[in-house]
Amino acid sequence: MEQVNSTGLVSDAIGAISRHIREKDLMPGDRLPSESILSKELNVSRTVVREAFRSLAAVRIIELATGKRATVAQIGHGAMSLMIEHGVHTDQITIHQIYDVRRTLETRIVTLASIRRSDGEAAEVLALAARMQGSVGEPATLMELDLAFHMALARATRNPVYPLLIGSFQGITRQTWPIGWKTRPTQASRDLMVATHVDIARAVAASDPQQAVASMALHFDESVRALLTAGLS
Amino acid sequence: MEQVNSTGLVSDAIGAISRHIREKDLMPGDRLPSESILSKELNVSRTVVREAFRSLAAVRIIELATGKRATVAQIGHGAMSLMIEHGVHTDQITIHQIYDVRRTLETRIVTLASIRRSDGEAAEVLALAARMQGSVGEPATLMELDLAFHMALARATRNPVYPLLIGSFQGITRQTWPIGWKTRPTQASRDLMVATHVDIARAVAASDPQQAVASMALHFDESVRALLTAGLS
DNA sequence: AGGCCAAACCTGTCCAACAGGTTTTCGGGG
DNA sequence: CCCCGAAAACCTGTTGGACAGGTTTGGCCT
Repeated sequence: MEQVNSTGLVSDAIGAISRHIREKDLMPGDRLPSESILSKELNVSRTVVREAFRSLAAVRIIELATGKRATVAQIGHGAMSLMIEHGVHTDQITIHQIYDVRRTLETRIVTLASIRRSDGEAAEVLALAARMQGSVGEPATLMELDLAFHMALARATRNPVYPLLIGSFQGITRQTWPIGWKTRPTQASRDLMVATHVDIARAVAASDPQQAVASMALHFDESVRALLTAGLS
Repeated sequence: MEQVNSTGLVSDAIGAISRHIREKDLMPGDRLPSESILSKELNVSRTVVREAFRSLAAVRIIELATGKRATVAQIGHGAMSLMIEHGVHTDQITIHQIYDVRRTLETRIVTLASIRRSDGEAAEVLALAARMQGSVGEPATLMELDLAFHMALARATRNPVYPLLIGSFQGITRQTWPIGWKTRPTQASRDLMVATHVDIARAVAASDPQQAVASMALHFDESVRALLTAGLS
Protein backbone atom coordinates (compact mmCIF):
# COMPACT_ATOMS: atom_id res chain seq x y z
CA MET A 1 0.00 0.00 0.00
CA GLU A 2 1.34 3.37 -0.94
CA GLN A 3 1.36 5.95 1.77
CA VAL A 4 -1.24 8.34 0.44
CA ASN A 5 -0.65 11.20 2.81
CA SER A 6 1.93 11.70 5.51
CA THR A 7 -0.23 10.29 8.26
CA GLY A 8 1.16 6.78 8.15
CA LEU A 9 0.14 3.39 6.88
CA VAL A 10 -2.29 2.76 9.71
CA SER A 11 -4.31 5.88 8.90
CA ASP A 12 -4.38 4.84 5.29
CA ALA A 13 -5.59 1.40 6.27
CA ILE A 14 -8.29 2.93 8.45
CA GLY A 15 -9.44 4.95 5.48
CA ALA A 16 -9.38 1.95 3.18
CA ILE A 17 -11.38 -0.19 5.59
CA SER A 18 -13.94 2.58 6.14
CA ARG A 19 -14.25 2.99 2.40
CA HIS A 20 -14.67 -0.74 2.05
CA ILE A 21 -17.60 -0.65 4.46
CA ARG A 22 -19.25 2.22 2.59
CA GLU A 23 -18.65 0.92 -0.92
CA LYS A 24 -19.81 -2.60 -0.14
CA ASP A 25 -22.66 -0.99 1.79
CA LEU A 26 -22.07 -3.26 4.76
CA MET A 27 -24.63 -3.20 7.55
CA PRO A 28 -24.17 -3.89 11.27
CA GLY A 29 -23.33 -7.55 11.78
CA ASP A 30 -21.76 -8.01 8.35
CA ARG A 31 -18.29 -9.50 8.39
CA LEU A 32 -15.16 -7.83 7.14
CA PRO A 33 -12.26 -9.55 5.39
CA SER A 34 -9.75 -11.24 7.64
CA GLU A 35 -6.61 -9.47 8.78
CA SER A 36 -4.36 -11.49 6.51
CA ILE A 37 -6.50 -10.92 3.44
CA LEU A 38 -6.65 -7.19 4.10
CA SER A 39 -2.93 -7.07 4.72
CA LYS A 40 -2.37 -8.62 1.30
CA GLU A 41 -4.90 -6.40 -0.45
CA LEU A 42 -3.47 -3.24 1.07
CA ASN A 43 0.14 -4.39 0.85
CA VAL A 44 0.85 -3.78 4.49
CA SER A 45 1.75 -6.08 7.34
CA ARG A 46 -0.88 -7.69 9.50
CA THR A 47 0.36 -5.48 12.33
CA VAL A 48 -0.81 -2.40 10.47
CA VAL A 49 -4.20 -3.91 9.73
CA ARG A 50 -4.57 -4.92 13.36
CA GLU A 51 -3.82 -1.40 14.58
CA ALA A 52 -6.31 -0.03 12.08
CA PHE A 53 -8.90 -2.51 13.34
CA ARG A 54 -8.24 -1.48 16.92
CA SER A 55 -8.75 2.15 16.02
CA LEU A 56 -12.05 1.45 14.30
CA ALA A 57 -13.14 -0.77 17.16
CA ALA A 58 -12.35 2.02 19.64
CA VAL A 59 -14.95 4.27 18.00
CA ARG A 60 -17.31 1.34 17.61
CA ILE A 61 -17.34 1.31 13.87
CA ILE A 62 -16.36 -2.34 13.92
CA GLU A 63 -16.45 -5.05 16.54
CA LEU A 64 -13.64 -7.49 17.32
CA ALA A 65 -13.73 -10.92 18.95
CA THR A 66 -11.11 -13.61 19.16
CA GLY A 67 -11.34 -16.25 16.49
CA LYS A 68 -14.25 -14.49 14.76
CA ARG A 69 -13.86 -12.11 11.91
CA ALA A 70 -14.35 -8.40 12.55
CA THR A 71 -17.93 -7.26 12.03
CA VAL A 72 -19.57 -3.93 11.37
CA ALA A 73 -20.81 -2.57 14.69
CA GLN A 74 -23.94 -0.87 15.90
CA ILE A 75 -23.29 2.60 17.20
CA GLY A 76 -23.00 2.89 20.94
CA HIS A 77 -22.18 5.54 23.46
CA GLY A 78 -19.22 3.78 25.07
CA ALA A 79 -16.53 5.64 23.19
CA MET A 80 -18.24 9.01 23.57
CA SER A 81 -18.61 8.36 27.27
CA LEU A 82 -14.87 7.83 27.60
CA MET A 83 -14.17 11.03 25.69
CA ILE A 84 -16.44 13.07 27.95
CA GLU A 85 -14.89 11.53 31.06
CA HIS A 86 -11.48 12.41 29.75
CA GLY A 87 -12.60 15.96 29.09
CA VAL A 88 -13.82 16.37 32.65
CA HIS A 89 -10.80 14.74 34.26
CA THR A 90 -8.48 17.01 32.32
CA ASP A 91 -10.43 20.15 33.23
CA GLN A 92 -11.54 20.79 29.69
CA ILE A 93 -15.21 20.40 30.60
CA THR A 94 -17.03 21.14 33.85
CA ILE A 95 -19.96 19.30 35.33
CA HIS A 96 -22.06 22.42 35.05
CA GLN A 97 -21.39 22.68 31.35
CA ILE A 98 -22.57 19.12 30.95
CA TYR A 99 -25.68 19.85 32.94
CA ASP A 100 -26.54 22.75 30.67
CA VAL A 101 -26.33 20.49 27.64
CA ARG A 102 -28.20 17.70 29.37
CA ARG A 103 -30.96 20.08 30.35
CA THR A 104 -31.24 21.31 26.79
CA LEU A 105 -31.43 17.79 25.43
CA GLU A 106 -33.69 16.35 28.11
CA THR A 107 -36.20 19.14 27.73
CA ARG A 108 -36.59 18.18 24.10
CA ILE A 109 -36.51 14.51 25.02
CA VAL A 110 -39.49 14.63 27.37
CA THR A 111 -41.42 16.62 24.79
CA LEU A 112 -40.78 14.04 22.10
CA ALA A 113 -41.25 11.15 24.51
CA SER A 114 -44.63 12.49 25.58
CA ILE A 115 -45.72 12.58 21.98
CA ARG A 116 -44.10 9.47 20.57
CA ARG A 117 -43.81 6.99 23.43
CA SER A 118 -45.36 3.58 22.92
CA ASP A 119 -47.49 2.10 25.69
CA GLY A 120 -44.65 -0.25 26.53
CA GLU A 121 -42.23 2.65 26.87
CA ALA A 122 -44.69 4.51 29.09
CA ALA A 123 -44.95 1.46 31.31
CA GLU A 124 -41.17 1.07 31.40
CA VAL A 125 -40.64 4.66 32.49
CA LEU A 126 -43.34 4.43 35.14
CA ALA A 127 -41.88 1.17 36.41
CA LEU A 128 -38.39 2.64 36.68
CA ALA A 129 -39.71 5.62 38.63
CA ALA A 130 -41.62 3.30 40.93
CA ARG A 131 -38.52 1.19 41.55
CA MET A 132 -36.64 4.39 42.38
CA GLN A 133 -39.15 5.07 45.12
CA GLY A 134 -38.38 1.71 46.61
CA SER A 135 -34.61 2.23 46.47
CA VAL A 136 -34.18 5.53 48.27
CA GLY A 137 -32.12 3.72 50.87
CA GLU A 138 -29.67 2.18 48.40
CA PRO A 139 -27.78 4.94 46.59
CA ALA A 140 -25.96 2.60 44.19
CA THR A 141 -29.19 1.01 43.01
CA LEU A 142 -30.96 4.34 42.91
CA MET A 143 -28.25 5.83 40.75
CA GLU A 144 -28.46 3.03 38.20
CA LEU A 145 -32.24 3.35 38.11
CA ASP A 146 -31.89 7.09 37.64
CA LEU A 147 -29.55 6.58 34.69
CA ALA A 148 -31.81 3.89 33.23
CA PHE A 149 -34.79 6.23 33.63
CA HIS A 150 -33.23 8.98 31.57
CA MET A 151 -32.04 6.48 28.97
CA ALA A 152 -35.54 5.04 28.68
CA LEU A 153 -36.92 8.52 28.08
CA ALA A 154 -34.29 9.13 25.41
CA ARG A 155 -35.19 5.89 23.67
CA ALA A 156 -38.86 6.80 23.75
CA THR A 157 -38.12 9.72 21.43
CA ARG A 158 -37.56 7.15 18.68
CA ASN A 159 -34.53 9.18 17.70
CA PRO A 160 -31.39 7.11 18.34
CA VAL A 161 -29.22 10.21 18.58
CA TYR A 162 -30.80 11.14 21.90
CA PRO A 163 -29.90 7.89 23.68
CA LEU A 164 -26.49 8.17 22.09
CA LEU A 165 -25.86 11.60 23.59
CA ILE A 166 -27.51 10.93 26.93
CA GLY A 167 -25.46 7.75 27.13
CA SER A 168 -22.33 9.79 26.50
CA PHE A 169 -22.87 11.54 29.79
CA GLN A 170 -23.49 8.41 31.81
CA GLY A 171 -19.86 7.62 32.45
CA ILE A 172 -19.08 10.91 34.10
CA THR A 173 -22.48 11.01 35.80
CA ARG A 174 -21.68 7.74 37.57
CA GLN A 175 -18.69 9.50 39.07
CA THR A 176 -20.47 12.67 40.13
CA TRP A 177 -23.95 11.44 41.05
CA PRO A 178 -22.93 10.43 44.60
CA ILE A 179 -21.64 13.94 45.20
CA GLY A 180 -25.03 15.40 44.43
CA TRP A 181 -26.73 12.74 46.53
CA LYS A 182 -24.71 13.66 49.60
CA THR A 183 -26.08 17.21 49.45
CA ARG A 184 -29.58 15.80 49.93
CA PRO A 185 -29.15 14.61 53.50
CA THR A 186 -32.73 14.83 54.71
CA GLN A 187 -35.35 12.25 53.99
CA ALA A 188 -37.62 14.97 52.60
CA SER A 189 -35.08 16.21 50.07
CA ARG A 190 -34.39 12.69 48.92
CA ASP A 191 -38.05 11.84 48.57
CA LEU A 192 -38.56 15.03 46.61
CA MET A 193 -35.85 14.06 44.16
CA VAL A 194 -37.46 10.71 43.52
CA ALA A 195 -40.94 12.19 43.43
CA THR A 196 -39.85 14.52 40.65
CA HIS A 197 -38.95 11.49 38.57
CA VAL A 198 -42.37 10.03 39.22
CA ASP A 199 -43.92 13.31 38.06
CA ILE A 200 -41.92 13.19 34.85
CA ALA A 201 -42.92 9.60 34.22
CA ARG A 202 -46.59 10.31 34.82
CA ALA A 203 -46.58 13.30 32.52
CA VAL A 204 -44.93 11.31 29.75
CA ALA A 205 -47.36 8.44 30.28
CA ALA A 206 -50.23 10.93 30.18
CA SER A 207 -48.86 12.39 26.93
CA ASP A 208 -48.65 15.78 28.56
CA PRO A 209 -45.50 17.38 27.15
CA GLN A 210 -45.92 20.68 28.96
CA GLN A 211 -46.20 19.06 32.36
CA ALA A 212 -43.28 16.78 31.48
CA VAL A 213 -41.11 19.73 30.52
CA ALA A 214 -42.07 21.55 33.71
CA SER A 215 -41.19 18.58 35.89
CA MET A 216 -37.93 18.02 34.06
CA ALA A 217 -37.05 21.69 34.56
CA LEU A 218 -37.72 21.27 38.26
CA HIS A 219 -35.50 18.22 38.30
CA PHE A 220 -32.63 20.10 36.76
CA ASP A 221 -33.07 23.18 38.91
CA GLU A 222 -32.84 20.95 41.92
CA SER A 223 -29.87 18.97 40.60
CA VAL A 224 -27.87 22.05 39.71
CA ARG A 225 -28.57 23.51 43.11
CA ALA A 226 -27.35 20.29 44.67
CA LEU A 227 -24.10 20.48 42.70
CA LEU A 228 -23.63 24.12 43.67
CA THR A 229 -24.13 23.18 47.31
CA ALA A 230 -21.43 20.60 46.90
CA GLY A 231 -19.11 23.35 45.72
CA LEU A 232 -18.67 21.89 42.26
CA SER A 233 -17.77 24.66 39.87
CA MET B 1 0.35 -8.19 33.15
CA GLU B 2 -2.32 -10.50 34.44
CA GLN B 3 -5.44 -10.64 32.38
CA VAL B 4 -7.89 -9.04 34.79
CA ASN B 5 -11.08 -9.85 32.95
CA SER B 6 -11.72 -11.87 29.84
CA THR B 7 -11.45 -8.93 27.50
CA GLY B 8 -7.83 -9.41 26.57
CA LEU B 9 -4.50 -7.86 27.35
CA VAL B 10 -5.08 -4.83 25.16
CA SER B 11 -8.22 -3.83 27.05
CA ASP B 12 -6.35 -4.23 30.29
CA ALA B 13 -3.56 -2.05 28.98
CA ILE B 14 -6.08 0.60 27.90
CA GLY B 15 -7.48 0.59 31.40
CA ALA B 16 -4.04 0.81 32.96
CA ILE B 17 -3.02 3.72 30.76
CA SER B 18 -6.27 5.57 31.42
CA ARG B 19 -5.79 5.02 35.12
CA HIS B 20 -2.22 6.27 34.81
CA ILE B 21 -3.48 9.51 33.27
CA ARG B 22 -6.07 9.99 36.02
CA GLU B 23 -3.84 9.07 38.93
CA LYS B 24 -0.92 11.18 37.78
CA ASP B 25 -3.48 13.87 37.00
CA LEU B 26 -1.97 14.46 33.58
CA MET B 27 -3.23 17.42 31.59
CA PRO B 28 -3.40 17.89 27.82
CA GLY B 29 0.09 18.09 26.40
CA ASP B 30 1.70 16.05 29.17
CA ARG B 31 3.79 13.14 27.96
CA LEU B 32 3.13 9.50 28.69
CA PRO B 33 5.77 6.84 29.29
CA SER B 34 7.32 5.31 26.19
CA GLU B 35 5.92 2.13 24.69
CA SER B 36 8.84 0.03 25.86
CA ILE B 37 8.67 1.31 29.42
CA LEU B 38 4.94 0.66 29.57
CA SER B 39 5.37 -2.79 28.07
CA LYS B 40 7.82 -3.61 30.86
CA GLU B 41 5.66 -2.11 33.60
CA LEU B 42 2.55 -3.95 32.42
CA ASN B 43 4.40 -7.14 31.50
CA VAL B 44 3.05 -7.25 27.98
CA SER B 45 4.68 -6.97 24.60
CA ARG B 46 5.17 -3.64 22.93
CA THR B 47 2.60 -4.70 20.34
CA VAL B 48 -0.09 -4.79 23.02
CA VAL B 49 0.87 -1.35 24.28
CA ARG B 50 0.84 -0.02 20.74
CA GLU B 51 -2.66 -1.35 20.09
CA ALA B 52 -3.82 0.16 23.36
CA PHE B 53 -2.28 3.48 22.32
CA ARG B 54 -4.04 3.32 18.97
CA SER B 55 -7.35 2.73 20.69
CA LEU B 56 -6.89 5.69 23.00
CA ALA B 57 -5.71 7.84 20.12
CA ALA B 58 -8.82 6.90 18.13
CA VAL B 59 -11.03 8.48 20.77
CA ARG B 60 -8.61 11.37 21.12
CA ILE B 61 -7.66 10.66 24.69
CA ILE B 62 -4.03 10.65 23.68
CA GLU B 63 -2.12 11.91 20.66
CA LEU B 64 0.53 9.99 18.75
CA ALA B 65 3.36 11.23 16.56
CA THR B 66 6.37 9.44 15.16
CA GLY B 67 9.48 9.77 17.23
CA LYS B 68 7.72 11.79 19.91
CA ARG B 69 6.24 10.26 23.01
CA ALA B 70 2.46 9.95 23.26
CA THR B 71 0.81 12.96 24.87
CA VAL B 72 -2.51 13.57 26.57
CA ALA B 73 -4.86 15.07 24.00
CA GLN B 74 -7.37 17.86 23.96
CA ILE B 75 -10.87 16.64 23.27
CA GLY B 76 -12.02 17.03 19.70
CA HIS B 77 -14.99 16.11 17.63
CA GLY B 78 -13.15 14.04 15.03
CA ALA B 79 -13.93 10.67 16.52
CA MET B 80 -17.56 11.55 17.25
CA SER B 81 -17.93 12.78 13.70
CA LEU B 82 -16.77 9.41 12.36
CA MET B 83 -19.20 7.60 14.62
CA ILE B 84 -22.13 9.69 13.43
CA GLU B 85 -21.15 9.22 9.80
CA HIS B 86 -21.01 5.50 10.36
CA GLY B 87 -24.43 5.57 11.99
CA VAL B 88 -25.94 7.34 8.98
CA HIS B 89 -24.21 5.18 6.38
CA THR B 90 -25.43 2.04 8.09
CA ASP B 91 -29.01 3.31 8.32
CA GLN B 92 -28.96 3.50 12.08
CA ILE B 93 -29.51 7.27 12.05
CA THR B 94 -31.37 9.46 9.56
CA ILE B 95 -30.55 12.99 8.53
CA HIS B 96 -33.84 14.17 9.93
CA GLN B 97 -33.05 12.74 13.32
CA ILE B 98 -29.79 14.64 13.29
CA TYR B 99 -31.58 17.80 12.32
CA ASP B 100 -33.94 17.48 15.26
CA VAL B 101 -31.00 17.22 17.63
CA ARG B 102 -29.14 20.03 15.91
CA ARG B 103 -32.17 22.26 16.12
CA THR B 104 -32.52 21.52 19.81
CA LEU B 105 -28.87 22.31 20.46
CA GLU B 106 -28.60 25.31 18.20
CA THR B 107 -31.65 26.94 19.72
CA ARG B 108 -29.91 26.83 23.08
CA ILE B 109 -26.63 27.84 21.47
CA VAL B 110 -27.90 31.10 20.00
CA THR B 111 -29.52 31.94 23.31
CA LEU B 112 -26.29 31.44 25.21
CA ALA B 113 -24.21 33.04 22.47
CA SER B 114 -26.42 36.14 22.56
CA ILE B 115 -25.80 36.45 26.27
CA ARG B 116 -22.20 35.39 26.60
CA ARG B 117 -20.51 36.30 23.32
CA SER B 118 -17.45 38.49 23.53
CA ASP B 119 -17.13 41.42 21.15
CA GLY B 120 -14.56 39.45 19.19
CA GLU B 121 -16.92 36.52 18.82
CA ALA B 122 -19.73 38.84 17.70
CA ALA B 123 -17.41 40.29 15.07
CA GLU B 124 -16.35 36.82 13.95
CA VAL B 125 -19.92 35.64 13.50
CA LEU B 126 -20.87 38.78 11.61
CA ALA B 127 -17.80 38.45 9.40
CA LEU B 128 -18.59 34.83 8.56
CA ALA B 129 -22.17 35.74 7.64
CA ALA B 130 -20.88 38.57 5.46
CA ARG B 131 -18.46 36.27 3.69
CA MET B 132 -21.31 33.88 3.06
CA GLN B 133 -23.14 36.64 1.22
CA GLY B 134 -20.15 37.02 -1.04
CA SER B 135 -19.89 33.30 -1.73
CA VAL B 136 -23.39 32.44 -2.90
CA GLY B 137 -21.91 31.44 -6.24
CA GLU B 138 -19.38 29.00 -4.79
CA PRO B 139 -21.19 26.17 -3.03
CA ALA B 140 -18.02 24.52 -1.67
CA THR B 141 -16.84 27.75 -0.06
CA LEU B 142 -20.31 28.61 1.12
CA MET B 143 -20.68 25.24 2.81
CA GLU B 144 -17.43 25.61 4.72
CA LEU B 145 -18.44 29.10 5.81
CA ASP B 146 -21.81 27.76 6.89
CA LEU B 147 -20.14 25.08 9.01
CA ALA B 148 -17.67 27.59 10.43
CA PHE B 149 -20.55 29.92 11.25
CA HIS B 150 -22.35 27.36 13.37
CA MET B 151 -19.11 26.33 15.05
CA ALA B 152 -18.35 29.94 15.90
CA LEU B 153 -21.77 30.28 17.50
CA ALA B 154 -21.20 27.11 19.48
CA ARG B 155 -17.86 28.42 20.74
CA ALA B 156 -19.46 31.70 21.76
CA THR B 157 -21.52 29.83 24.35
CA ARG B 158 -18.27 29.38 26.32
CA ASN B 159 -19.39 25.82 26.88
CA PRO B 160 -16.98 23.47 25.08
CA VAL B 161 -19.57 20.69 24.94
CA TYR B 162 -21.58 22.63 22.35
CA PRO B 163 -18.77 22.90 19.80
CA LEU B 164 -17.98 19.28 20.52
CA LEU B 165 -21.48 18.15 19.61
CA ILE B 166 -21.98 20.54 16.72
CA GLY B 167 -18.62 19.40 15.40
CA SER B 168 -19.81 15.81 15.62
CA PHE B 169 -22.38 16.54 12.98
CA GLN B 170 -20.02 18.30 10.60
CA GLY B 171 -18.73 15.17 8.93
CA ILE B 172 -22.12 13.96 7.82
CA THR B 173 -23.29 17.50 7.08
CA ARG B 174 -20.47 17.88 4.57
CA GLN B 175 -21.93 14.93 2.73
CA THR B 176 -25.56 16.06 2.79
CA TRP B 177 -25.27 19.84 2.53
CA PRO B 178 -24.97 19.84 -1.28
CA ILE B 179 -28.23 17.86 -1.49
CA GLY B 180 -30.07 20.59 0.37
CA TRP B 181 -28.39 23.26 -1.70
CA LYS B 182 -29.63 21.75 -4.95
CA THR B 183 -33.22 22.16 -3.78
CA ARG B 184 -32.66 25.91 -3.61
CA PRO B 185 -32.31 26.50 -7.33
CA THR B 186 -33.50 30.09 -7.54
CA GLN B 187 -31.37 33.08 -6.69
CA ALA B 188 -34.06 34.28 -4.31
CA SER B 189 -34.14 31.06 -2.31
CA ARG B 190 -30.37 31.04 -2.07
CA ASP B 191 -30.19 34.64 -1.01
CA LEU B 192 -32.83 33.96 1.60
CA MET B 193 -30.80 31.12 3.06
CA VAL B 194 -27.76 33.34 3.42
CA ALA B 195 -29.82 36.27 4.66
CA THR B 196 -31.13 34.11 7.48
CA HIS B 197 -27.58 33.57 8.64
CA VAL B 198 -27.00 37.30 8.60
CA ASP B 199 -30.13 37.74 10.71
CA ILE B 200 -28.85 35.26 13.25
CA ALA B 201 -25.47 36.95 13.38
CA ARG B 202 -27.00 40.38 13.86
CA ALA B 203 -29.27 39.18 16.64
CA VAL B 204 -26.36 37.55 18.46
CA ALA B 205 -24.24 40.65 17.99
CA ALA B 206 -27.14 42.77 19.29
CA SER B 207 -27.46 40.47 22.33
CA ASP B 208 -31.06 39.76 21.39
CA PRO B 209 -31.60 36.10 22.25
CA GLN B 210 -35.27 36.05 21.28
CA GLN B 211 -34.62 37.39 17.82
CA ALA B 212 -31.67 35.00 17.48
CA VAL B 213 -33.83 32.01 18.43
CA ALA B 214 -36.53 33.13 16.00
CA SER B 215 -34.07 33.45 13.12
CA MET B 216 -32.48 30.13 13.95
CA ALA B 217 -35.90 28.49 13.96
CA LEU B 218 -36.55 29.98 10.54
CA HIS B 219 -33.23 28.62 9.35
CA PHE B 220 -34.08 25.10 10.47
CA ASP B 221 -37.63 25.22 9.14
CA GLU B 222 -36.22 26.14 5.79
CA SER B 223 -33.44 23.54 5.91
CA VAL B 224 -35.76 20.72 6.86
CA ARG B 225 -38.13 21.72 4.09
CA ALA B 226 -35.21 21.63 1.68
CA LEU B 227 -34.30 18.11 2.78
CA LEU B 228 -37.90 16.97 2.46
CA THR B 229 -38.01 18.41 -1.06
CA ALA B 230 -34.92 16.38 -1.84
CA GLY B 231 -36.81 13.29 -0.76
CA LEU B 232 -34.51 12.52 2.12
CA SER B 233 -36.37 10.50 4.69
C1' DA C 1 26.05 31.88 27.21
C1' DG C 2 24.80 30.09 22.96
C1' DG C 3 24.68 27.10 19.28
C1' DC C 4 25.77 22.71 16.99
C1' DC C 5 26.37 17.77 16.62
C1' DA C 6 26.32 13.07 17.84
C1' DA C 7 24.49 9.65 20.79
C1' DA C 8 20.51 7.87 23.03
C1' DC C 9 15.84 7.29 22.71
C1' DC C 10 11.46 6.62 20.49
C1' DT C 11 7.96 5.43 17.18
C1' DG C 12 6.55 3.02 12.62
C1' DT C 13 6.59 -1.14 10.19
C1' DC C 14 7.64 -5.86 9.06
C1' DC C 15 8.25 -10.84 9.85
C1' DA C 16 7.79 -15.48 11.75
C1' DA C 17 5.77 -18.25 15.08
C1' DC C 18 2.52 -20.36 18.19
C1' DA C 19 -1.55 -20.66 21.33
C1' DG C 20 -6.21 -20.75 21.54
C1' DG C 21 -11.08 -19.96 19.52
C1' DT C 22 -14.35 -20.40 15.27
C1' DT C 23 -16.04 -21.77 10.88
C1' DT C 24 -16.21 -24.90 7.26
C1' DT C 25 -16.09 -29.20 5.32
C1' DC C 26 -16.73 -33.79 4.79
C1' DG C 27 -17.82 -38.37 5.74
C1' DG C 28 -20.71 -41.55 8.23
C1' DG C 29 -25.06 -42.83 10.30
C1' DG C 30 -29.94 -42.60 10.38
C1' DC D 1 -31.56 -37.41 1.41
C1' DC D 2 -30.76 -35.12 5.59
C1' DC D 3 -28.54 -34.48 9.83
C1' DC D 4 -24.80 -34.63 12.89
C1' DG D 5 -20.22 -34.82 14.68
C1' DA D 6 -15.30 -34.46 14.23
C1' DA D 7 -11.32 -33.02 11.94
C1' DA D 8 -9.27 -29.62 9.02
C1' DA D 9 -8.80 -24.96 7.70
C1' DC D 10 -9.09 -20.48 9.09
C1' DC D 11 -8.80 -16.63 12.28
C1' DT D 12 -7.48 -13.71 15.99
C1' DG D 13 -4.32 -12.70 20.24
C1' DT D 14 0.25 -12.19 21.71
C1' DT D 15 5.23 -12.52 21.67
C1' DG D 16 10.17 -11.31 20.41
C1' DG D 17 13.25 -9.53 17.43
C1' DA D 18 14.82 -6.43 13.89
C1' DC D 19 15.56 -2.24 11.32
C1' DA D 20 14.39 2.38 9.29
C1' DG D 21 13.60 6.88 10.24
C1' DG D 22 12.30 10.99 13.44
C1' DT D 23 13.13 13.43 18.08
C1' DT D 24 15.27 14.62 22.32
C1' DT D 25 19.20 15.17 25.11
C1' DG D 26 23.48 16.33 26.63
C1' DG D 27 27.96 17.66 26.01
C1' DC D 28 31.43 19.96 23.41
C1' DC D 29 33.14 23.85 20.98
C1' DT D 30 33.14 28.62 20.23
